[in-house]
Amino acid sequence: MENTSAISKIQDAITRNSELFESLAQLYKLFGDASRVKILVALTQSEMCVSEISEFLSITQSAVSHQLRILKSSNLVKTRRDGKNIIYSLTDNHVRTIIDCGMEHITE
Amino acid sequence: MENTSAISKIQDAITRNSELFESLAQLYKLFGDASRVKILVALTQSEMCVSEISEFLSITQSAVSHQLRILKSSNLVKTRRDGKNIIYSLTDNHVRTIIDCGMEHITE
DNA sequence: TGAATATATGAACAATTGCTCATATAAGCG
DNA sequence: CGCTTATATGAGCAATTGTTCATATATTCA
Repeated sequence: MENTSAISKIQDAITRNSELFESLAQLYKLFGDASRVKILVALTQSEMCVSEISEFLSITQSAVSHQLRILKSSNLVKTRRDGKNIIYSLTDNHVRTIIDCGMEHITE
Repeated sequence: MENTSAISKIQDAITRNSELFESLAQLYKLFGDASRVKILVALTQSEMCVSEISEFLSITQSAVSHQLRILKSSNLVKTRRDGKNIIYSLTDNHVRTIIDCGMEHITE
């Protein structure tokens, strides 16, 4: 029986290339900051514009913008414009899944 | 119907406390470094002593030890002694799950 | 068009991080 | 017991990071 789980893909790759781990680490690094994780969690509830996120989480608008830029350039969030506002939302459901995974560990 | 998923727990908590997000970020931070992620992935294959990890991943013994200390104090890995060797292994299956989650995202 | 609002961005700075190098601790073995 | 092997750890350092403050850009609306 062939094993095609993601974990076995890693195990194959472990001896071959190191780039994969860089990417993996890079991904987790995005969740490894309280501000960013809060933003991501907020966006699991609903799309939000920058000022909403900023108020909701009590983080400076500037700090939020800086973090959103990182999240966007990493393709974790996407944007659309609505008048004066830029509405941010999660790019896909992976973010939810990953946060869920982490929460399972924390709230064990 | 009551929603008891981990994600909804977060959504409840989001307005209440901030500590949860610190813990969550702290957890992800552990996976957010290539050396540590490599070590963790290696340990999903089998338990290993320090020098094995060091050779296998081509990371200095000292660097490995430093990282293992972090992983151990965060309860992601545990140890037992076997003669001169200290054998490291994953504390539980959460690590596998979390890595798997991340890999799903990377290898989409 | 000009004022107001929303967002982005650059520079600067403090804090954190992960490594290396040197050395300490600890177990096995002759 | 001394020597060797395995692991841990502290100091120091360079690199990265996240914030703040000031300011730039962009859109709406009177």
